Amino acid sequence: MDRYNSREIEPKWQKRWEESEIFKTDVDLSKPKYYVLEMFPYPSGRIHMGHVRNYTMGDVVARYKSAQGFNVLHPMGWDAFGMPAENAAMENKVHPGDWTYQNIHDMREQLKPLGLSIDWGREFATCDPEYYGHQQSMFIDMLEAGLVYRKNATVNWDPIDLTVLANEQVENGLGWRSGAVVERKELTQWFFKISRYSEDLLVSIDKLNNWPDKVRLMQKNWIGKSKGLEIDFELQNAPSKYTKLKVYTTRPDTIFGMSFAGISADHPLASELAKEDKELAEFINICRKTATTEEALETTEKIGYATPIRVVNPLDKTKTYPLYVANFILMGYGTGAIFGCPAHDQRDLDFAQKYNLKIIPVVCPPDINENSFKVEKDAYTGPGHIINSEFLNGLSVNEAKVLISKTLQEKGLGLEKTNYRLRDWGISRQRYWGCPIPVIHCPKCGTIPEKKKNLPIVLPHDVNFDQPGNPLNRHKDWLNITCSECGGKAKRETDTMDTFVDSSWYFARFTSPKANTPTLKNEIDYWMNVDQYIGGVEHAILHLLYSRFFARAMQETGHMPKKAIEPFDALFTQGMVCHETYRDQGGNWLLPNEVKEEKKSKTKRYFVNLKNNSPVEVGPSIKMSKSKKNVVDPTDIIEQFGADTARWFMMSDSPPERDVEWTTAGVEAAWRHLQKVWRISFKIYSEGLTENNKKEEKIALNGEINHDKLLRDTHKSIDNVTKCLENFSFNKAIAHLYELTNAISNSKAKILTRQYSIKILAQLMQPVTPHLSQEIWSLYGSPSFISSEPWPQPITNLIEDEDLTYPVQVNGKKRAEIVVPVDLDAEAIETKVLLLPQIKNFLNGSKPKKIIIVRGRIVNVVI
RNA sequence: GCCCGCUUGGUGGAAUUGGUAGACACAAGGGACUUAAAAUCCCUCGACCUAACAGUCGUGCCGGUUCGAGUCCGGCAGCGGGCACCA
Repeated sequence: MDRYNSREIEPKWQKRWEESEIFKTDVDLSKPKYYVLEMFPYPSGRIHMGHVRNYTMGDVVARYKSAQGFNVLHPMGWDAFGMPAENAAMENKVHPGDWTYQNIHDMREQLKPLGLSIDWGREFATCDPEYYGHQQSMFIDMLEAGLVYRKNATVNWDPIDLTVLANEQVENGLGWRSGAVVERKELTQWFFKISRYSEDLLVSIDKLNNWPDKVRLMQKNWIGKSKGLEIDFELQNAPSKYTKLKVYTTRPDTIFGMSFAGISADHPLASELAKEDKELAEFINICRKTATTEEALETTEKIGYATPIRVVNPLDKTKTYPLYVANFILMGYGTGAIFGCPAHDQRDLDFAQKYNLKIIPVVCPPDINENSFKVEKDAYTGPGHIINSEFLNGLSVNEAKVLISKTLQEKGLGLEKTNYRLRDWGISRQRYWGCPIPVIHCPKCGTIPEKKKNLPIVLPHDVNFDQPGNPLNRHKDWLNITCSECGGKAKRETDTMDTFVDSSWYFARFTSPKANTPTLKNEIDYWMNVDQYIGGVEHAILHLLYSRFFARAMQETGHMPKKAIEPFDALFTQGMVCHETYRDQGGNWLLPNEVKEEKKSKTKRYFVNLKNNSPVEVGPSIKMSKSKKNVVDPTDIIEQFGADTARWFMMSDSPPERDVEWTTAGVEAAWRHLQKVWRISFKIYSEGLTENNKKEEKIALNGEINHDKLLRDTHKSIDNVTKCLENFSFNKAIAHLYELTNAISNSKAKILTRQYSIKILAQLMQPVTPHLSQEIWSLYGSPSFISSEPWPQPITNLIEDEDLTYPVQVNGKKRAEIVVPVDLDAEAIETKVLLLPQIKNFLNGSKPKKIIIVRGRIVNVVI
């Protein structure tokens, strides 16, 4: 019984927890609630160490908060739609649904041995018709609220696979699967009107105080607000419809430095001109092609096509400028047209130099003579005073902005305008394995939403993937329907939704996963918001921004309480799990369990291939990935060491927001430590049983000091560990748990004190090592579940010491230490310090210039 | 290119936010126990100098503020992350 066998003990307790339903949660108004959520996984089929880290963190929080007396909601589900299922269908002839549900089953089986305190009763997958049916119903509500619309948009189109590709599926301009040259194609697509909330999404970021600054900044940049002016320019020599050109600028103060104007290749005026101008049409084509290829993006030269049109300066009609169609102007931003001021914009400068356009500096940097100021290679974008600009001369940049803006607006030539980089969210995917968009195309009634009573629109199961394209387009029975409005012949929409839609509201559905409506008022009112959300930083922008949008849209359509408009109160982004890499002499990657460490010196380590003893090159530790083979399977680790060891190791050493390096030595150390905790627990337990007077007497002779010290150490540990868990400093919490273990192990305190300390240790470890803690708890005769026990409270006067040790510095360097009673006043400390022999030595009889005493911290003698 | 972050022993990291740099752990070395191995326990462990006590240097580099700087300020370098021509 002196060895802890995780293989027996962990499943034993997991079974009891499940039978007792201790992790089942319901609304309980008598208790404060706490909703902890980890980003739900994609069911790839295997869990990986990243999952272990993510879900362990969440579980530590859940178990800790639960012990603190909160009613904790800690659910789990599956982000189950998406392309890998379709790829598997094409490769292995399995149905995407069968493949997905099999994977969910497999992953659940791998996840359960981790001993997570999850309410599995709330589990769902986003590909369950019950789930996506409600999503369809909300889509209809949002359509009616004007939050959904259709428009033409360009997509990456793979002409071989007949499918739309996401940007990341385009590699060097080629489709990642087919290798075909990707085309840009205009399709009518569905959009969510996220831009309705641009301003609110931006300003509300400031309220997200418990989000990482990094994520908040990324979201701000993504939304990309800019204030500027729309200016109307008169055109000369333009087609009759186009007498004016609307241009957007954030630098109206530089208008007198203008030397050309430019429009996007997608600008209507460009298309109009191209009708009569073959060369221009060709140029526009080139612009469209180069825009998608990656190498082009990196090296793209700014190119333009000079039109015969002249643009007139609105403030000085004698000045006119050439109008170019240029590849660096985006139709999707501002008005798709700019005026070019080469001296103060790098892009414009590059362009001007290529086409020999004038470079007129109009902002002179401070402390530089305006007559000698020239712009050559670098555009000047800093502050300064205005020059060469008629009535603006002498003003600062900001003053000039205000004046020019006022002047142009008074003349009716300008309009102040705020623009956002954030564009509406295109959700159409021409794919099978996603949530069908619940819309009907009827020749008579037009494009109309499906009736809610007909929901869910379920994906047909009898599809095959042996032809390219979306199988929904070929599924006649599913496609051809009668219009639910007029009863005539109609067709279903075959686009499905972006899978980011599925993950934009799952956190809300967890509050009432079985409800007949997307959410239930009582439940969602009680459980929202998510108090702690935990996941990877790779979702910093899209997923989190879309979820924030959805919370607003759901609130507007009555599915979300107003208080949950920002659904995630606190966000934590955890680092990745890394492992060093191994390659044989042929350069092939090797798995960690295909190599062995041969010898070790202080600085260098040597590995060989297990198969043939040939030397192996050790590479840097990078994120675990199958392609580099630097992966360790959690299931193997649990089998070998147990879940508690994996959990303990994951939480120790590295701060949770940083990457952690998985090492065999580290896991083994964790395992040894847990064995030690068990061994000490068992020893102290047995000692208690065999306790006899003699022994007790002998221990007592060692003095009350030890006894007191362990009690103090124990309560200091309670205090420290609690603070660390509150701050997400799991690695530091574990350091304190090591300290407490060592203190107990070395202590000669009375048996009752040590037993008391062991039980506290088990409780403090419980969030991380629930099985071991539970086993100790039960060994010590407690019939309860340790996870249901209240969190230990530190006794204040036990964590405060009676004496304080002050380091004593001379001129800022530590030279001595002095132990004094806590409440000793400064004067007395000073007297004592000056009597210290080390200090006397330094003073050499003279008087110190100054003595600085910082209460509870330090003494510094200045000589 | 622009924006953001990081840089502490052989290694992961700690340092109460301006107050003893290196907690806790890993690795390494030495010892005890053992016929032996495993397991366990004990000791050493930033560099230099020293028999030892002591001392000197030390938080990427250079400079500054301060009684006192890993922490604040200015400059530089290296590494990592985000964005993609957003006018």
